[in-house]
Amino acid sequence: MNSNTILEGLNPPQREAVEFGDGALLILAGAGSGKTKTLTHRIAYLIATDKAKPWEILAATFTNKAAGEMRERLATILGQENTRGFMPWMGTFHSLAVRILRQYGENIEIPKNFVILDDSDRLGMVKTAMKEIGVTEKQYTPRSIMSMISNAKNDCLTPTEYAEIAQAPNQQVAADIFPRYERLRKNGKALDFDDLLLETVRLLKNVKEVRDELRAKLKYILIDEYQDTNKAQYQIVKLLLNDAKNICAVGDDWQSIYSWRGADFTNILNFERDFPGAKIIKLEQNYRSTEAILNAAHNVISKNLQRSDKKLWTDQKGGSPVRIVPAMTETHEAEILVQKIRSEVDLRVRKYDDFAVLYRTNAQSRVIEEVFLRYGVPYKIVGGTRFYDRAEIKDLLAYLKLIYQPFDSASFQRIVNVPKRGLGDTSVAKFVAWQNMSGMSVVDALLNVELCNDITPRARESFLKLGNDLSDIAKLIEQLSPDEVIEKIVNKFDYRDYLSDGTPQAESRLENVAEFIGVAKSYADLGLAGFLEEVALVSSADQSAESAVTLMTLHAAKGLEFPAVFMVGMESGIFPGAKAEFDPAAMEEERRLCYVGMTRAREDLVLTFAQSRFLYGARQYNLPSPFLGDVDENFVKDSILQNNFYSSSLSDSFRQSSDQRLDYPNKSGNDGFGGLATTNAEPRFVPDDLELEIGDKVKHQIFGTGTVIKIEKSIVTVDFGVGKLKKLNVSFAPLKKL
DNA sequence: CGGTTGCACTTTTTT
DNA sequence: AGTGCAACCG
Repeated sequence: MNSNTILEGLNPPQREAVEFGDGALLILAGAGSGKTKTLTHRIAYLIATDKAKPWEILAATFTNKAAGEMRERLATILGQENTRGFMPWMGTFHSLAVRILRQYGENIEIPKNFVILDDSDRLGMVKTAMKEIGVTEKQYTPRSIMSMISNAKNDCLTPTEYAEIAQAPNQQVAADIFPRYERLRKNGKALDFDDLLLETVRLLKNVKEVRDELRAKLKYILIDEYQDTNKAQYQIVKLLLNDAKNICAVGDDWQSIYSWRGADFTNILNFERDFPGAKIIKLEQNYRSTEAILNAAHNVISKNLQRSDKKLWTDQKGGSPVRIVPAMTETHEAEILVQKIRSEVDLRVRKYDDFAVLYRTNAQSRVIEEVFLRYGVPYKIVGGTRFYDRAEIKDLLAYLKLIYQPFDSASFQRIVNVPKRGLGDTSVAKFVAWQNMSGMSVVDALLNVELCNDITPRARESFLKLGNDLSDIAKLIEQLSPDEVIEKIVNKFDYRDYLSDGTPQAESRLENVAEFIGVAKSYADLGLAGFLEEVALVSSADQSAESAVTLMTLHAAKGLEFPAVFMVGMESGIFPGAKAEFDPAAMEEERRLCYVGMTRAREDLVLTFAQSRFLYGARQYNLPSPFLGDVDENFVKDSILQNNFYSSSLSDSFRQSSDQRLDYPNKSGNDGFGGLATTNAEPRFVPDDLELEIGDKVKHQIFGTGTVIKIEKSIVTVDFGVGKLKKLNVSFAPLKKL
């Protein structure tokens, strides 16, 4: 590949960044300014000009998805096979850390086959530790303690160091729990997400040979989303850099939205201090959004005081104005989306996958899903209750982890009585205490349970059987692929029988198990260790091929773009969240989040809010988000609404908005918000009096023709062929009997 | 020991 | 609304 070809199609600052030679380089890249492109081309350029071999380059990204995307683009540019061996080292800091620790961790007493704790494992350990010192969950929520411990770890503090600086009462409690949590974790030969980074720092700091080996190997280090790196990540970078200091960081402080997780965007503002003589290049031309969208987004972010100064500009003058649309209720809000999406899809102006719906919290997705399902709008959810969070998958994973790492007590406690084997809290507590004293692994302790007094003969028998079953499978893991191991587990423990409990959910659980085995199969080449790592670190890779609207949180949307974007729930207390109300720094972060959301849109941006919303079991009346008022009314369609935003009393606000509701759809005419918008929470489709039976052929507007395979009251399950099962409500779904 | 019932609380955001 | 947890009973 010719290095000049790599420079084609880059604007002057992008090109400068790509061609920049050795030393420290900071690229301040505004939203949509071709950040990934620049980074990828720079890597390609380094390779093409022979500055470095692929394996001498390390690129840290924020998500695995971003790494995958870069890998793909790089392969295209270089015209090489997208094979693992050829590619530079690309991945999240966490996955890079896992790799380093698996290879070199034994130098600092980290077992090669450590397991990675997920959130609920961590929470469980915090709860156990809280019980030990007699702190109730009423006094302090386990979650808040966990986040304090997590923050301490992200600041690279040991339990002792944290105890020294702990001031407030809650910090002192956390300081008391911290070492206990650590003990539990270490007993299980486990690392949590924060440890992955922290232990990597410790390894690189303390083991000179490893540090030197990696420094000699890695000639160029590139970091994406630099504004979202935390202290530990920053230290890893510093420790990996050799004397040439070939670091290239890309970031945008305006898009820093992870400070709650320890990210520190001031590192971007301090780059010059950290790397004296660093070159700074700004990318300010936006290639993504129209001028109207960019201006509106700029209005919002401008209210922040803590930010670098830059001005994004675009060639795409004009564009359709940003819309601010009021809704009566959360259901009505979703129906507005349906109306707009449907009409544009029907007119072939857009496809379903041109749309994204962004919300502040995952809980908001449910109503939207319900309404989309009702009206037959196909959608896919990114994130949310993830596949790997489902109970049946977590059970199987726990078995898998325990077999892989026989010390993994957290996993053991999850599955010890799943399926039921007559082992209750009392017996398990006794066993765990004894196992801890004995120093044996969980599995060894199970096999030697007869040495443990104080356990009833019946329970003892049960423990022994479990131990035998587990070690039977453990003997096979060398020869079997991950999916075969799971299959063995499922069979040995009659797990399918356990799931078939006669409840309506049983079927989907069994499907999930099948899917899990399928996923494992696709990772067969990674082996069990690789598979477990993938599962622990990868967010749900939802790759449904069919065209569908994307639903996700604002956080999950970072780095993505869509022709049309809806931001829903633009209400005070939702977005910005209630917790930001009296916290200026948090408010600035919410504002950045709003900016991130708005700048995902290429052509159309619609902001919606509801007069009332059902939340936490009660109907709430929220004021429109202050961010809506920040948008200059010149950039907004129907800006007349703005005058009503800050009505003094809630009832006032409600009444005025009711008037708007009557007014609005007509005024909008046929621009996509008519019709449905006048309906309230009630669905409009009149049930067709479909008399369906199992086996009937039906036709659905979106999904096509299918066969009814199950009927529960008004919910029918229809098989639309090749495994496309859909649950539909006959009362609402546009179904026709054939 | 295990299942059931009733109560309380939840909500940021994610590797 | 749904879930998770504690207390109670069979």
